[in-house]
Amino acid sequence: MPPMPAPPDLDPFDRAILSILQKDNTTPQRAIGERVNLSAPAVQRRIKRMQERGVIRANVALVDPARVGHPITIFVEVEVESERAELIDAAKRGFATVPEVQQCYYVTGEADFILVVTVATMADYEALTRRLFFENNNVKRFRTFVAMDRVKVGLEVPVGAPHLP
Amino acid sequence: MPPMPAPPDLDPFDRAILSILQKDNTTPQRAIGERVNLSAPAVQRRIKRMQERGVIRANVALVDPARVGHPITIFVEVEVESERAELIDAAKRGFATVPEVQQCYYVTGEADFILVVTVATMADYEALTRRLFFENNNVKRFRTFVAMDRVKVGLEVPVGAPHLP
DNA sequence: GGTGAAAATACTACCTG
DNA sequence: CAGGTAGTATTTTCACC
Repeated sequence: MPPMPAPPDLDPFDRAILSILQKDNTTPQRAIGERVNLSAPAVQRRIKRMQERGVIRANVALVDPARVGHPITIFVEVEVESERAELIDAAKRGFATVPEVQQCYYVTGEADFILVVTVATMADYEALTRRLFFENNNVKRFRTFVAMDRVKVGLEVPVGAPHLP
Repeated sequence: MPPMPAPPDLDPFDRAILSILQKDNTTPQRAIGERVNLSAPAVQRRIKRMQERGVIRANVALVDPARVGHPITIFVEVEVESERAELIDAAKRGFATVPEVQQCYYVTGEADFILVVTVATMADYEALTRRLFFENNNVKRFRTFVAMDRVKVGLEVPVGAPHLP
């Protein structure tokens, strides 16, 4: 089980900064400071703290898959034969190392894994399913959902207000 | 149908730059230049061009949902009653405006939509399903998959080599 | 957390192949 | 037309209050 650190308490300043950075992390600290009523160095210190605490996981450029030769996005629901720990772990490692697999989640429910895959052509996807599923004895069944429209691709996490369960 | 611009041809330099920026877009242009054997301004020009062409969609900070009070990630498969265009569009708008809905895709296959949702508690999810699905007459059925492990959350698109179908 | 100065970085011409 | 060079403008970062 991964360590689950107590959620660092973020005050309204932190949340405001996060919501800006999630949209555009090239926003100058001075500009952020003006919007949240803080000096640039104060903003800087808060950002550094959130990075150290793991609130901010990474700073990245988001690339449009369609414009780099991967126009097709596919969701795949995978069901396995056995849920034995070693087999599950092996499957996790297997999926995680495939570049075409953008996201992979281990889930409860009627499936065991959900993958998000991007490929250039359906032929590539077909080849991928061979490698990933047909050659894997532990895969019982998989279902394919081809994305026709990316209605919302935002990765922003709502930071509006803390939730007290 | 959204305009589908011809994929801008990216040379190996562009691809190398992209693969760096997808991991860390705070990397100084000088450092990028050293790694790809280009001067900093050359790198800068290429980045700007890729931004203008939409290859780079955005520059963002990735926030760990668990650390901002949304420890639960859920995939939802939604099936609708009618696929009439207005109803589908209404559903798209409805889903897209909900902050808890991180991602929403309109897909082919045994479901019509796939949503990725983050919430603080299962009670919040339950409340969300009420608002989103039970109050919507056009939703026939939905299936819930709760993420137990985020095996891979990377959003990097493979830019290794162009694919010629 | 604010203020100021210093360092690093990004940006803009301008020139070259 | 794309890249390199050099100078300028911003931005980040650090010491101090």
